[in-house]
Amino acid sequence: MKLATWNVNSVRAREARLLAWLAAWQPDVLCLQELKVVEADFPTAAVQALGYHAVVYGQKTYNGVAILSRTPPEDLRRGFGEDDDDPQARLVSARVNGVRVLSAYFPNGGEVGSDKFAYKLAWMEKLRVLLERTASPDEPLALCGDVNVAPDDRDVARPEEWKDTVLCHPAARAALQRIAAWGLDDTFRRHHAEGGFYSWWDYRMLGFPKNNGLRIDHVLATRRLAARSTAVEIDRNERKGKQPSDHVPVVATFAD
DNA sequence: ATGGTTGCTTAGCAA
Repeated sequence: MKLATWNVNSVRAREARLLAWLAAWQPDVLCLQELKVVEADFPTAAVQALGYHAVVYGQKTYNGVAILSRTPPEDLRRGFGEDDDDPQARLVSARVNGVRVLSAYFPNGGEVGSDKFAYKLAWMEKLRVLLERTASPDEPLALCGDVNVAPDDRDVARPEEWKDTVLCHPAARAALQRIAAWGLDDTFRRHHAEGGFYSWWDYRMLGFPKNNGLRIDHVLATRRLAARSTAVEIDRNERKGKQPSDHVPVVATFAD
């Protein structure tokens, strides 16, 4: 199974790239983030024409997440469930091919110390509790998405420049470690011990031309599922050319 | 080599 995640930064602006990428890579599952559209404006017919089902949890202007899959998704869940008080559409999940797949758009956090940063940390704790309450680390589960955290300095091209930002702050890293401690492995790290691989480059300040990137998009998998991963790639080429997203797809392949 | 934000909404925010 080929399982991918991609923050497209507006599915409306990225529709042509999305369709071309699907046709080229043909993943079994693609988790999307930052749709910036309500479900009615998602290009459902276009992805269906390429053979994909779509589970969409949309929102106007900001946020919005989806899961595309070749086989029918089951047990769809939008947001955090019954007592969800999160006004932002950042989490959707479905069972695909027997795997519980979550597409998550973690809050960015704005500035360290801001209300947005507090929301980010609280959101991450809420996700950890959701996993604890609704899933088991012994089942096949993949938490995919824009996590907005670079796990360690290998994931940052210029650690000194980024160390005090919301993407690298010790509190954000610790919150991600607590989620992982529930029972998730960073599948990319299983296959690449070295640094220098990034999934996001700021549009500003020549981020991509200078390769001033961070690895903040991840496929985290429960351990038995992670052990089945045979390769994890970051499609850096997707950042090139006209009108790229600021993020590129991460593609994990699992043995059957 | 790449490009000096981008997208949504329409002045300012979010990333």
